[in-house]
Amino acid sequence: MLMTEHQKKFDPAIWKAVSQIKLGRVMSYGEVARMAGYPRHARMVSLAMSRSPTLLPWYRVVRSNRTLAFDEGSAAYKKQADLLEKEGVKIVKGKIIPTKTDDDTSLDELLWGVKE
DNA sequence: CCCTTGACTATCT
DNA sequence: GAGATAGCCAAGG
Repeated sequence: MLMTEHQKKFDPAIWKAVSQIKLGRVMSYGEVARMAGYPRHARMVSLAMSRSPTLLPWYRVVRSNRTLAFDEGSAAYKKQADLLEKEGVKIVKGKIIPTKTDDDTSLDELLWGVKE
């Protein structure tokens, strides 16, 4: 793959971290940065995403508050939301609903406030 | 080298 | 919960 010098420097670790996000789960830019060995480089991750290969599951990377990084209504937002929901990630009012793999709260409880 | 930008984040009103 | 503010740091003009 063709890449510039600066990409050689930081992109591989970031791409690797993103590719390791489990299906149906999401990770924030800051978390990806930390996992890649670059704490406080959330913005660099976003830059890396913008020029990442299309095969990378970039759509599993969201903001720290679990909202998508694009403006709601934008084409990019819709595409990401669609890809995520295709993996079973629920999005309500622009916010990602934590799944059972993220914590111990059941989906029913989150959606309907029902406890078993 | 200085300044602006940005798919970011944490904190305070 | 919505704005404003201040850190953050590489990239590009």
